[in-house]
Parts: sequence; C-alpha cells; structure tokens
Amino acid sequence: MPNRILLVEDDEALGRQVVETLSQAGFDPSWVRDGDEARGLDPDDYRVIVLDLMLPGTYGMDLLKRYRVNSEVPILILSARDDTSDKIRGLKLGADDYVTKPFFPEELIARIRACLRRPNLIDTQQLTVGAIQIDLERREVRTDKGALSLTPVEFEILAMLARRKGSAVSRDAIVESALDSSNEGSRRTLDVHVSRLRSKLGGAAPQLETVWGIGYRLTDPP
Amino acid sequence: MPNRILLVEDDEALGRQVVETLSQAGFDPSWVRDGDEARGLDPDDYRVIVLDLMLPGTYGMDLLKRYRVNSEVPILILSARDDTSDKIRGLKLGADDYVTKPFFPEELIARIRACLRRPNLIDTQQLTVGAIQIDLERREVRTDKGALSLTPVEFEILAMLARRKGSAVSRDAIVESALDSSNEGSRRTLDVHVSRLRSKLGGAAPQLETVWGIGYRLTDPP
DNA sequence: AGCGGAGTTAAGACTCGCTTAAGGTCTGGG
DNA sequence: CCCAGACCTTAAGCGAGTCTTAACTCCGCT
Repeated sequence: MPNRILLVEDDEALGRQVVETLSQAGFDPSWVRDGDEARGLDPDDYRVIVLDLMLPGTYGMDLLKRYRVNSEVPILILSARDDTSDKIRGLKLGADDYVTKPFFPEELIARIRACLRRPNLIDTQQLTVGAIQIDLERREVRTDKGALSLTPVEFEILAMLARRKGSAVSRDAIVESALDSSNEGSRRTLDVHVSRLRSKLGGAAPQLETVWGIGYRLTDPP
Repeated sequence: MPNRILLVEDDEALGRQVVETLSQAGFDPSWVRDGDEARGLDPDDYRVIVLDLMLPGTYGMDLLKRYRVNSEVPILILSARDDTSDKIRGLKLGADDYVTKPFFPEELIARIRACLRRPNLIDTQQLTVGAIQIDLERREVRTDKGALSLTPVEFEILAMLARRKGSAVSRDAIVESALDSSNEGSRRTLDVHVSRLRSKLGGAAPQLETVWGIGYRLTDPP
C-alpha cells in the first residue's frame, strides 16, 4: 500500500491516460469515475488524491469538503484553464495544489511527488529548471539576471520544454505546440526561435541542449 | 427559524434545484415564484434573501428597492451573465452580492454562508494593487492622486484584472467579462477602453502591463 | 570528406496594439 | 419631444514587435 493514489475523474480517455502514467511512475492508482462512488471511500487509504472538479453526481467541490472534514491527505485538483474561481475556492477548501488542464503527464507526476515530499504547500504555477524560473500564471520568465522579455512563441517553447524537464522533446512536438500548426513551411523556423531564446537566456543557455536528430531538452545543470 | 432563506425565482426548474440544494445544506428555504407575491412578505423574517432580477410582475429591481427601504437583511441577486448593467444597478440599490447564472449550487451556498458570516460586507472587498485601490461595493477607484471617475466598462476591466492580480489575462476573457458578449465585432474595442483607462490611471498606468499576444496584466510595482 | 542536421544573420512581410477621430446609442433634463 | 452629455463602438493610420524565409555557415556523424 505504499503508493496508492486515488484518481477521481469522469473523462474516460483522460482517466486511462493518467492511470497509465501513474503506473509507469511506480504508483498504484485506483480510478473512480464519479463523485458518488468516491464518496464512500476512505481518503486515508491513499497517499494522495487527484480530483477533477468537474464531475457528474456529487460535485468535486463537495467531495473535497467531505474529505477534508476528517482527513489530512494531500488533495490535488484538476481544473480547466480559465476556471480561476474554482481553483481559488478549491485551495481555500483545503486542496494542496492544482494542475490546469490540459497538462502533460510528467507535470502531474511532478506535482504528486511534490505533494508527497512536502504535504500542504505550493500555490503558484511555477516551473523551475536550474536558474530558469517560469511563471505560467504571470507568463513571465526570469533567470538569476532578472526578467526576460520573451515573445509568445519563445515562451511557449520554453514552457513546453520545462514541463518535460529532463526529457528530449521532438522538433515536431515543439512546432506543433508552439507554432502555428497550419504552417508546415521551412523546417528552419524552429531553429531561429531557439537561437533567439538561447541568446536571451544568456548564462542559462547551456541548459537548453540540442538532442541531435531528435529535438531539444531542458535540464538542470549538474 | 435559524436558517430561513427566501428565494424569489420564477423559473421552475432552477427554483426547485436551488431549494433542494439549500435544504441539503441545512437551510430552510421558502420559495416564492413571482414578485407580486414576494412584495407582501416581511424581509426581516429571513436571514438571507436570494432574488432573481428577471421576474414577471413586479420587477426584481423594484422588489430590491422596496426591501431595502426598511430592512438590512442581506440580499443576494441572481442575474444573467452578460447583464452587467443589472448587476451594477442591483449592487447600487443595496444588494450584498450577486451570483451569475448559470452557477453551481455550491457557489450559491458559499455566497450565502459568506453573507451570514459577515452581514452586509461581502462585496465590500477592497482590492489593492500598488497605488490603485478598488472598492467593489462603492464601485469606486482611487489612486494616490485621488478618486477616478471610470465608466462601467473601464471599471469592470480594472476589477477583473485586479481580482487576478499578477496573472496575465487573455483579451478574450476580459472582453467576455467586461463587454457585451453579444458583440464579436471589432477586436480593437478593448484597446480603446484600456487606452482610456491608462490615461485615467495617470501615474499608476505602468502597473497595467501589456502581455504581447496574450492580453493584459495588473501588477504591484517592484 | 561528405552528407545532412543545426546555428546564425538579415530582410521583408505580417501581426499586434496604441491612439485619435468620428458615428451611434442611451439617458435624463428642459 | 428634442437636446445635451456620457458612453460605447467602429474605423483608420501609425509604429513597433514578431514571425518567417532564405542564404550561408557550422558542426557531428559515418
């Protein structure tokens, strides 16, 4: 029972994906599809609870309150990007962290690990990679030298790499997420953006590594 | 009589839903379907009044005024999403808070509880961002140079940014919350309002930052 | 060496946002 | 009933910021 995680998620596809990711990461996920079913469970049977706020039947918020009455288990909520009010209410009601949909599985894992490490913390959507700090909420990037002014494309590229910190990301994936997907023109375009990104990153530039034949990778310095 | 709530709502389905939610939450709701009927009741018999502004017969606004003449009971109004002007008028006439339709039952409950907790305060929230002070109840904005006279749209924009102080807010989100959503015409309209807002903000204008390609952000000065 | 992927630079096209000015609508007063 | 004022919207011009393309150079692998 060391790594039991409860996932409350009604979306079939997303649920399956998360369960698989969790398994691969060494967790032992239980997946419950609706709030009414989740209501009967004992939250203390789990190390972390991942809760989608948009649920049929018992609403997620309701469940959150219910669990918090007599349990201190870390609760991580999933919410839609622009539903700020829900996030706020969720955190006020005792959630420990939130992840905004859509998210990369790696991001969720990282947050869960963070929950386990230091129960009851964190509130801001910040990614840190070495000297690079990315505030997704403010849409701002800073290094030890201060804030950078990045263009939208540069920001997207960096954020994407940071979310998958440490893993190599293919050029195609980056192009698809950060550039106008309609454009399948020159394959040198990404190079240009990365080039400028590096020059703006200054001393932190070496963290943005080229993975030859694949794409790029953003890593912590040794 | 501890938790009597008066609900004035003409929509059958919505009314039923709210009544049920209120009951489950431990309140004792009375449901009246139209304004004329509600007019005869004594507002002080209730702890909170939930009032739909769109009513047949006596208009909701009328009822609101009438109640406010000789009662301090907290009044919470329901209004349609884009009916900003109604909300504004309602608050000016002494409503304590508003909930925008459609809403989650939990949200309504939370607001009612808030009303009970701090009678007549709810929307007294003052938002402060650097030198800018926003009084949501008085609908007044002041900077270190004194009070500003903002138009409804300008106020809405500023309030929205202030509620999400520090985060970048998309143009779409601002337009949706502050402008008539029916209008999807010129996308330059927001620019004009922001421009005028900045000039009225004077020295505090730099706090209203442009986030290129995204929207705007209101921040504390460093 | 040779090949192809990656980096750099500069130029042009394009998008985005700010401003000013000109209708248009609504409201309250005369 | 009309007028004046306040407000919102639309339009158009401008400047600045950003993206893409192309051409060339550089680098790593075989």
